[in-house]
Amino acid sequence: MAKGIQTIRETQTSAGLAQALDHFGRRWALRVIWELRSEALNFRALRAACDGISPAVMQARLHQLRDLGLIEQIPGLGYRLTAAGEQLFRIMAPLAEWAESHLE
Amino acid sequence: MAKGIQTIRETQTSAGLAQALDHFGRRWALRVIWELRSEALNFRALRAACDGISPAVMQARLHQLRDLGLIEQIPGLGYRLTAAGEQLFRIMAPLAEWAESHLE
DNA sequence: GGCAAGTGCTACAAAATACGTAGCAAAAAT
DNA sequence: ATTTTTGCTACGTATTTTGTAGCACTTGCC
Repeated sequence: MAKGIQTIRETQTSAGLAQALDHFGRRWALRVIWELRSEALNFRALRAACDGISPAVMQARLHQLRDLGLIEQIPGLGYRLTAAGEQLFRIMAPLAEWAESHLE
Repeated sequence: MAKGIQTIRETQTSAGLAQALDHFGRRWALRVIWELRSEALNFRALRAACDGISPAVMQARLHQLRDLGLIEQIPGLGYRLTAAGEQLFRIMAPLAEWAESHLE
């Protein structure tokens, strides 16, 4: 049997990370976090910021992100990042810079 | 009209970032990058690493990531990260740490 | 009060995407 | 030469996303 590539991974990806990457690997998930970066937005404003994403999908993403504890809904205000959400944003900020320089 | 929330965003998300977030917001895209973090993997090994993702989807992701210049295919070796891909990985590594600590 | 506008959110059919399995042609290993 | 392994395609099914319409509720205003 060939060596090197085909051998079983010693360090396999943890379930937690796989789960996280699965959540973030859904459409608009990262974008929603990004759009809430500087200010709270209500449902319709958030939808507009995300290129008019379907309200059903927005609703689904908001639920998931809320379950993850990344965003919270403030009755008179709209949606905004929690402390954990802001921390995540700070982490993905360099990713934005990367995108700016590597994609036209 | 209410003020603050509903006003039009001063700084709107750039097209490049929107594009990048759209690419990464596809299933398995980030995961594939992650699995190639330390070593090259061939098609089948990469598929196995990604929980047995469908070959059609894997093929699609590989094409897209190759078009983005993040991975490259080496004939006898398999797929591996390009310099840009490794740079992206270095950026998303903290995100992995974050996921480990914030999700069970 | 009453009316208009804005709100979060749901419904639903159509399109796109992902899944799961089977299998093929070419290369590699034996 | 035969077996194994490889990258990859095909295809029917399930899931997700899209796009549009609209409902029930609150908010601002006269």
